[in-house]
Amino acid sequence: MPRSTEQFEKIREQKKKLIMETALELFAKKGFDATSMSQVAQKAGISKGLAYNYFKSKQEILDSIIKTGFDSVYAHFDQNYDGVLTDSEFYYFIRETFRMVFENRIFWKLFLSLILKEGQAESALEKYGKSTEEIAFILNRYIKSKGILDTEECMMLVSLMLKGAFLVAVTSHEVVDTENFANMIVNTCKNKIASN
Amino acid sequence: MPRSTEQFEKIREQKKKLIMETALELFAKKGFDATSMSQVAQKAGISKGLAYNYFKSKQEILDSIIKTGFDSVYAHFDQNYDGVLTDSEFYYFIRETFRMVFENRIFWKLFLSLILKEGQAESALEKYGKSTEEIAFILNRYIKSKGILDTEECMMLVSLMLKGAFLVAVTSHEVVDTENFANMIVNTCKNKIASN
Amino acid sequence: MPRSTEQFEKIREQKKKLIMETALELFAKKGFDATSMSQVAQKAGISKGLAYNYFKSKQEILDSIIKTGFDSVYAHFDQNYDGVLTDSEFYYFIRETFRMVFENRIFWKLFLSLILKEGQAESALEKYGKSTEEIAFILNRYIKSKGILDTEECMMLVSLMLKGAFLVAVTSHEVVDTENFANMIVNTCKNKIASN
Amino acid sequence: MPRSTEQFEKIREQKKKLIMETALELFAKKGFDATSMSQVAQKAGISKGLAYNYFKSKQEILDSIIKTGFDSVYAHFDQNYDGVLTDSEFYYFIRETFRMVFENRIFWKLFLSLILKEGQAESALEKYGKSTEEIAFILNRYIKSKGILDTEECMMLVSLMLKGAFLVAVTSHEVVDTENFANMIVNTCKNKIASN
DNA sequence: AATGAATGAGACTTCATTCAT
DNA sequence: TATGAATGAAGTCTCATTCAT
Repeated sequence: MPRSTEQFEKIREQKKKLIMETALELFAKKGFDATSMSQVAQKAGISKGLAYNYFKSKQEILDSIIKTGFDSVYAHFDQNYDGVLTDSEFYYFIRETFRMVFENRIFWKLFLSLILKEGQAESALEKYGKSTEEIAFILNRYIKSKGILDTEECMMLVSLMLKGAFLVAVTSHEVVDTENFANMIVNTCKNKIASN
Repeated sequence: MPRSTEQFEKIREQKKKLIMETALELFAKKGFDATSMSQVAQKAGISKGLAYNYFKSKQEILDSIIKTGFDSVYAHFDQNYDGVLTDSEFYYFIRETFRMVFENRIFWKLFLSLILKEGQAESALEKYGKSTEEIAFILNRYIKSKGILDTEECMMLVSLMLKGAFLVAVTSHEVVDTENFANMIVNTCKNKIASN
Repeated sequence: MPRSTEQFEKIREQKKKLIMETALELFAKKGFDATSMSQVAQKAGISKGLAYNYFKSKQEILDSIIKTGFDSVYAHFDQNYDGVLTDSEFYYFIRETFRMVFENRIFWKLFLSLILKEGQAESALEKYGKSTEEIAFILNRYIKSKGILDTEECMMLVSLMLKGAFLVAVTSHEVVDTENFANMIVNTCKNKIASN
Repeated sequence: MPRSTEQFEKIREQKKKLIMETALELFAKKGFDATSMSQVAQKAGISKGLAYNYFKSKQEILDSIIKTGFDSVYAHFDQNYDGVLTDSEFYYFIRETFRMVFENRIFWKLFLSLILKEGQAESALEKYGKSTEEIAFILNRYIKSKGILDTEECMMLVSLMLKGAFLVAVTSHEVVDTENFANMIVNTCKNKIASN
């Protein structure tokens, strides 16, 4: 009696997940090129051959990791931010964005290393661009709704801080106080509004 | 007529420089692990053997690149900022720091990719820490001399912006307007001072 | 209601046949070594495991194909050609031989590829030799009964033509006019007889 | 003091030749797919790595073998057969063609095994077609010049015999009497002429 | 009878490094 | 100083075969 289709499906999903998570960890730690499939297989406790049963190539594992990672990012943005943002909504958005990045810092670390490599993450880069634009869009709307005069400068200022925080997140080996970062950004906006 | 010792020495220096510059370009573009010695040698127009005549290993080329890169950074900081900074000195310092980073963005790109790799750039990381501290120190002194109350926050704010600008520098494929970034940082400080 | 033993037996036979036919097609098209068990199983619409339920190994599938193929060839020769051949019997024999080869060209294609490989088809080769001898024997008897003087040469001539036709059969991608080939052989014999 | 360019060139040529000859032997004996690069390297007395210093891939070795093989075939046909062929010229041509095939029977064996594999020797097949046409052309001209009435049949007859001889050449493990084959072909033509 | 997950040996290939010249 | 032939370890990937279900 063979296993049922669902049973096989379940096994496949679990194994794929295991492989991807193991690979993500190693890719992020040692770099994609410096990580061998043997290492991935060994750490995952499976044979090399099995990994290739689930993924066509090492590159495909990477692609799957990136895709899955961004799908969860998109899920985060899918919440409705269409209308005018109240202050608390904006603060919430900033905080949540930070939380999301810091919680998945391993993923973002890998992602950054790919961006630095030419020709590796073109499609990923594109997706990254979209996320960035999304954030910028929300930021822009909030700033305008607050009647801040120097929109351009305020945008760039906040945007730089966000990027700086991102860099700290993926770079730092220590625990990072996200609340603190988020508060600072929010405060900066408040000050801008006040000094208007 | 045999060349003099100095001439030989000069040739050696030039060749080493050629190899390091070529390697830097490739390492930064494709990543250290994804770049082969053959590629470096070919792009430099020399034989693989010769490269090993000048450097013991691929890793040593990388180390030399990092060392040389940081030496020039230190040279930049060696100027005397010991006393109290005037406004214009501070602005000059910020601008120069930006300029230095943006002019050597290839180096910094490589450097960032190494930082992301565990066990690759421990010594480099240490040096990087020193630079960061140096900047932080100067910043700190300036802020205090200006009598800004919330030193901590102001420090972190500026520091995040600097890191954000750094990330943009090594990430962006386009030309970046350094003046703009520098002005923004400086303005932010001014505002802080004003709102005191 | 459980199936009867005969029904099971019938299913087994059908599955074995399916596997062998699928394998024959792939082995002939891509070569034995370049065909994987996965490909065979997939094309046959069964699982890899099932194929191993019916055959001990990939090699055994090949052996079975060859054996079955030759069994049908022998069946062809089993008709009684013991006595003196009349002209029409001889012509019929030649035509039937051609038909048999051309109808099973896929099998013969595979077979030829095995002959070219050392150590692969020793036993098969032996069988092949037997078939060849069988044909030669019949040919010989006919030629002698016709009183052709240069038996040797006539034998070789017809034999070469047969082989040439065989090569065309397994090599050509187009449909081949067997009648034409057969007629030519027969005519050549006639001419030989006439020119005697 | 490095070796001169010519010295390197010579080494390269010799090694390439060694690898190609070793590979030809093994490919022909065991089949391309059943021959591993390790086997080639071992038999050639070099390391696997070196083989890849000279050829980009296993396939490229095969391609080079085929190209080189056909170049020598073309050289053979390059002799001028443009005008009307005398009898002795025709006989010479047939004999030489046979000799060429039998002398390079290992090559032709490999070549035949490739033809049997789909998608392997498309370009080679094309070249093969050209050679065949060349022979057919010369044959045709000779037959016509002799005033043989049934050109078509005569062509096909001789052509089948040539193919049969080819098959014997690549298939047989024993020494083959080329003279004999050639004479038979020539005689067949003579008979045709006589019976006109 | 039937499935496909799982293995492990071995295939092709790359590359840092050494070495004779 | 300079070359590139040569090596061998290691990497990516494939596949015949086994096995739990």
